[in-house]
Amino acid sequence: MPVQTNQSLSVDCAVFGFDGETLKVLLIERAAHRSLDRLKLPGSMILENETLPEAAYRVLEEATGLLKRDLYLKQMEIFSDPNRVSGEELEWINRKHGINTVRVVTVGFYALLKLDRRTTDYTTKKGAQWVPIDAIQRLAMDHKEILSSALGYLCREMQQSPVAFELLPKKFTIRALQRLFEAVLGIEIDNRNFRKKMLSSGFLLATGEKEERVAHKPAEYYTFDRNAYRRALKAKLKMGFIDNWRY
Amino acid sequence: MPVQTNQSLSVDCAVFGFDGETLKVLLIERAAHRSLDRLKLPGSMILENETLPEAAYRVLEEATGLLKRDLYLKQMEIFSDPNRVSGEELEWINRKHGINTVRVVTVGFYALLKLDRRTTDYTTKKGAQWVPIDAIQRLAMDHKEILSSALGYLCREMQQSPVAFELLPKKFTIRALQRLFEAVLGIEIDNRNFRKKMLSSGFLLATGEKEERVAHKPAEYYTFDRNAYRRALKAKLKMGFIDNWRY
DNA sequence: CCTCTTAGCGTATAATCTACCCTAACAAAA
DNA sequence: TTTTGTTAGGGTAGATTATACGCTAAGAGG
Repeated sequence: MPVQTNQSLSVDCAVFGFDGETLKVLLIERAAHRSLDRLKLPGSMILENETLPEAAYRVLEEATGLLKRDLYLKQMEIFSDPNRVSGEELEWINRKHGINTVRVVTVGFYALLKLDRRTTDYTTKKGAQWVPIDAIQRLAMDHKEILSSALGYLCREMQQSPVAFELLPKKFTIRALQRLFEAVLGIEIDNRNFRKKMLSSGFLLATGEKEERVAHKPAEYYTFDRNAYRRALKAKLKMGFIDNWRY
Repeated sequence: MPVQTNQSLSVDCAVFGFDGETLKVLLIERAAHRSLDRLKLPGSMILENETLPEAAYRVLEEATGLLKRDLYLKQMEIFSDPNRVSGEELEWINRKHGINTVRVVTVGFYALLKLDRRTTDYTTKKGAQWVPIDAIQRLAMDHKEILSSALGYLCREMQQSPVAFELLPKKFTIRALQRLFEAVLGIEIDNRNFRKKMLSSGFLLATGEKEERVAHKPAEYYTFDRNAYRRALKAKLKMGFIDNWRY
């Protein structure tokens, strides 16, 4: 079997957003082409002189209008099945780009962003849509598989590092944070213990501002203290695979 | 900037082994070529009709004689800098494979295996060598960077999942396990608490066999109970980023 | 038989988790 | 104005777990 040099590399991004209630994913609509599925993840072929993360950021800026600094982007795994894109799908790609590739290997990324009015307006203007994670049926090519993989990554990351804050506005209530955990992990959490744990972490800064016009005791807004987190990271390693570990 | 289709994909593997004292990495010696560094990680171009993991397993079998079932292999990150291989290095690759590629993107893998007599004999016969992690100076291309990345992955994995057992013989003493943690993480651990923690995890099975001809009280040999671990995994999720979590 | 070394049991204390108690503060309904 | 529904957020008892460290056991070698 000869070495392969006539292949293409692409990036595909699973972009997550949280609206306070449900986790949503950004999907792109492509022009109908025979029997091919219309919804797909945002993605692109890699260009000359471009690294993979650069390609992913380019795709994301195109789809959301957001720049690197407003996005949390992480490489996950590679999908390299020689037949992951073939037949009509391969045709579609070759026609779209005016190339003649025989194989497309793609690198999956997942991205987190703060869903706000400006971003949703931008994406809908672009013909993209924010779809609740549970409402997603079929996607183009193997994008459903890529999305599943990304969801798994997100779950694991949320339990290991403070990526939750990438999905929340700068200022958020502890309840919003809790709702996010409950939505992503699919569990119920006791609000009093959740509060205690989050506050005791030392990564939340009280802003002094409170909710207004809510039909209950107004909650205080907090921000994530990124510096405190970084400092704490340096100070400890953890052994997680059998519960807790200190040394 | 046009879409790129004349590039190559390769895999490079950081293979770790533990001899009871130090962590070692498998390095390949390549024929001298001008000023290029001689030592490199085992790797290969991807072939037609081959997925990336398949390519990595092929490389590993070639280098160690071990089959898939005796290896722990995991994809880590991708190195896609357009100039990561250029000049003399690119020349070397094109000549070696009889191709004419302009860019090589590589996928880093890391592998763990049980270092025994048979494996070390095989690798040395192949012109490869097991080098202590601290003794590694310069490597070909960006392989030093790939190796550093792999080491980071290993450290994190060891704290999150029981990959340590992939580096130990089937039967091992608790002391050996402790030495491995100490070597990889670079810390000192109290042996009594370490023992308690490991045993209380329920993943260690006593074999009844003991050390012989050692100049101290002989230790019992244990095995890793993979099934118990899998069962436990299903039963719990964890929230690790602020210490411990239950819900 | 003394020494050196590691195995492995046990225990006290500190820290943390969990499951709840409670009241406070607001809007909207009555 | 009072009642009702809702979430905020302080607190505490009891279980669980981590940590530090004392101690004896069991071998080899001098």
